Amino acid sequence: MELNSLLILLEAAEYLERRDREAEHGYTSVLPFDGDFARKKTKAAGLVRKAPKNRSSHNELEKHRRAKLRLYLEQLKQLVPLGPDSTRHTTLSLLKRARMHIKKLEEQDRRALSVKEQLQREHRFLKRRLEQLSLQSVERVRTDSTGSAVSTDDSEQEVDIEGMEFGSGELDSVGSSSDVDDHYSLQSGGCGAGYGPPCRRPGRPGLS
DNA sequence: AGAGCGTGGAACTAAACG
DNA sequence: CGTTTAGTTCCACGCTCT
Repeated sequence: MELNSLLILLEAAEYLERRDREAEHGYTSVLPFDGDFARKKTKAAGLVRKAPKNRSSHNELEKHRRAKLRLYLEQLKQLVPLGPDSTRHTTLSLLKRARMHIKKLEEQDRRALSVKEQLQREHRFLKRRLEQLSLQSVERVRTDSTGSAVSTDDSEQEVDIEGMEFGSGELDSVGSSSDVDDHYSLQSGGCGAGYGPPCRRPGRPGLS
């Protein structure tokens, strides 16, 4: 419900701003909300509606309506983070803050989504890499057990997962197009991002 | 200056009616 | 089923209060 309320109030804020602008230019606002067309149609048809029977009931209804508006504004105030100057805020300033807050939340949402996709690509790539290394390891054990001499060269057996220095040939052997995408994302997105591989170009000794 | 209130009038809605 | 009617909602304006 919260986002919907904010959106409705955002509309209200835009309306108030528009009305202020128009007032500066010396003309009043058009009807802001739904039913414009129906109202014009009814008016064109010459239909005249009667006012409420008595004034007091109309006043009561209007009071109730304003009380509801105040309540919604109070609820909005709880939702929108107010700055240190929150001791004095007008309705208009509150609505403006709400609009800024909504835009900020939308931006945060976009960024979080982007990070999520990046992490998913990274996860897929690392998973495939792990499977690949496991297969290589099994293969090596098999050849070692059939052969007479067992290699004790630690540097060959060591798996540099931490460094993630993969040659381009290794990635090509993995296959699918999404693998390539994952690899690119790791190279571009991972650099300086606090995770992923270091920013070194694998398999290109000529470049420093 | 901004909020709140009373008020009039337009527009909307749903029920009653012919 | 189209029209009428009563009640409700929305908006603008002027006024008072803080």
